[in-house]
Amino acid sequence: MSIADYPFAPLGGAEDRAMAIREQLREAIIDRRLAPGTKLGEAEVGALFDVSRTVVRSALQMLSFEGLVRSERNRGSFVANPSPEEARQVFDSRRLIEPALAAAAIERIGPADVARFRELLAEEDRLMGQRGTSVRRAEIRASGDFHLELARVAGNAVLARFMEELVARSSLVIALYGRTGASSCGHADHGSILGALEQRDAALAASLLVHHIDHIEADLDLRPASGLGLREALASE
Amino acid sequence: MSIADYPFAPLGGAEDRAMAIREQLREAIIDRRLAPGTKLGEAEVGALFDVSRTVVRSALQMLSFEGLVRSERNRGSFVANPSPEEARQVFDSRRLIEPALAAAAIERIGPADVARFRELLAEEDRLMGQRGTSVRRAEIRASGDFHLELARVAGNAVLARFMEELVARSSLVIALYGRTGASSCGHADHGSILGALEQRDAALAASLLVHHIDHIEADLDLRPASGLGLREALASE
DNA sequence: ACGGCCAACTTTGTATGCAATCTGGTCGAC
DNA sequence: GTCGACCAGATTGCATACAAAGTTGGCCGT
Repeated sequence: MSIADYPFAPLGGAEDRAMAIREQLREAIIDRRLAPGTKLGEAEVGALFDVSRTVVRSALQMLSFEGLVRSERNRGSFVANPSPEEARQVFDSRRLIEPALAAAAIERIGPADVARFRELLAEEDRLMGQRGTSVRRAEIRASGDFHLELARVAGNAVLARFMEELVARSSLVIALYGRTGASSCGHADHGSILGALEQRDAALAASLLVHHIDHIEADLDLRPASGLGLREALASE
Repeated sequence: MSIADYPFAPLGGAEDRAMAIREQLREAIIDRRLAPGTKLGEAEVGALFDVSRTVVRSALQMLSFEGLVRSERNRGSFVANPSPEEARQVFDSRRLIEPALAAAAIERIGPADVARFRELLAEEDRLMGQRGTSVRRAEIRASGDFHLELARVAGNAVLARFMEELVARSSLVIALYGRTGASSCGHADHGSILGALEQRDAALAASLLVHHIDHIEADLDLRPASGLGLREALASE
């Protein structure tokens, strides 16, 4: 897969171009349009978006900080290729943070928030009814959005930013190690989690969230990957 | 206070200059040599380190991602000026993450780790015996190092990176809102926390950590700051 | 005298050029 | 025939030049 396959919008108003490119690349990565290991050459990306390498470097640096891109000095940037160990750490972190977010969200959730959650669920439902790879991508993103909304409602901007990173990296991990396309298996979970939030049952919400994350992780094949160096080498081009 | 006051080392080997500058600025900020609100002009910083603005921009962008620097488009970068609300969120996040780190660390801690912890404690002791502002700075950093070591021992690189950010931002918050110089008040806490880790008592370690963080936060004056805009204006130059 | 406007200066945003480093291939020696 | 060194191409790292936005101070009009 080449980044040239990505049909990007013309960057309309483009307030901050580096940020816009970061967003585009980010979505491409978590939507799995850009495979892990894909090289992101500064010149190539710059040509695609019609900006100089300066701007591209800025965007790539941001993505590198988020863990979505791995940069090697004098070699270039590549879509990250998280190891099974990294994957475990990401999910461990989520199991730690998300129940706390739920507890905080329960203190603050209002009707408007519930409505937004329901919109997200409806979108997930709509996508689940369809078939096709692009639909599947949108579905994965919508699933992540549910967790991001949870972080937003919880009202802790610091944790929300962490969650943004964790959700993005989760998508990458699922792309790499997902056994089935069953990332959607957790959809029903989202509904029950929202229910727990509405009932202000923090313990239940926390329990459901942990199980939800367990489910997602259980669908992964995190075995050390036989020829690790080899596999990585093969995957990187 | 001007950044020109900072006596930086000549950047010896300088593998990655942007990273080196980031590190220098970072230490200057958490050591409170750079006051919150201080403007970090690209040209000025570049002249100090004898590099082009390109490199400085890269360093500032990293710091901006860490929350230590606030960048405004077409206006410049400033040492961050966290609001009381942000401060609370930082400490809330630490209260969430650190007990979990302690639990994980207990599973992995070994003699070498204990030795390292003891070194850090000894360093804190040594610094606490002295007087002077530069000593106080070193002491604050040493105190942070204890928590970073905890994150390292816990073995979760994702959470360790989060903690690095949280500790750094905590230093900034203490600089802004600290009532006494009593950030050291928690020193004894570190000793007992290490004791709990050695005894493999996760519940005790978690409890001690939470109280420790409570202590630090309790020493802050997080009232909304009377003339907010004015204060900010005064602090920014 | 006060308020708004304009112009010069300052600072940041972006593009481009050059040097350094790495990659891959080819040629030569053993 | 294989291994090693060297060379050409490509790519990144950094510096500089130019463009755009913002800020400051003074000037003019009311």
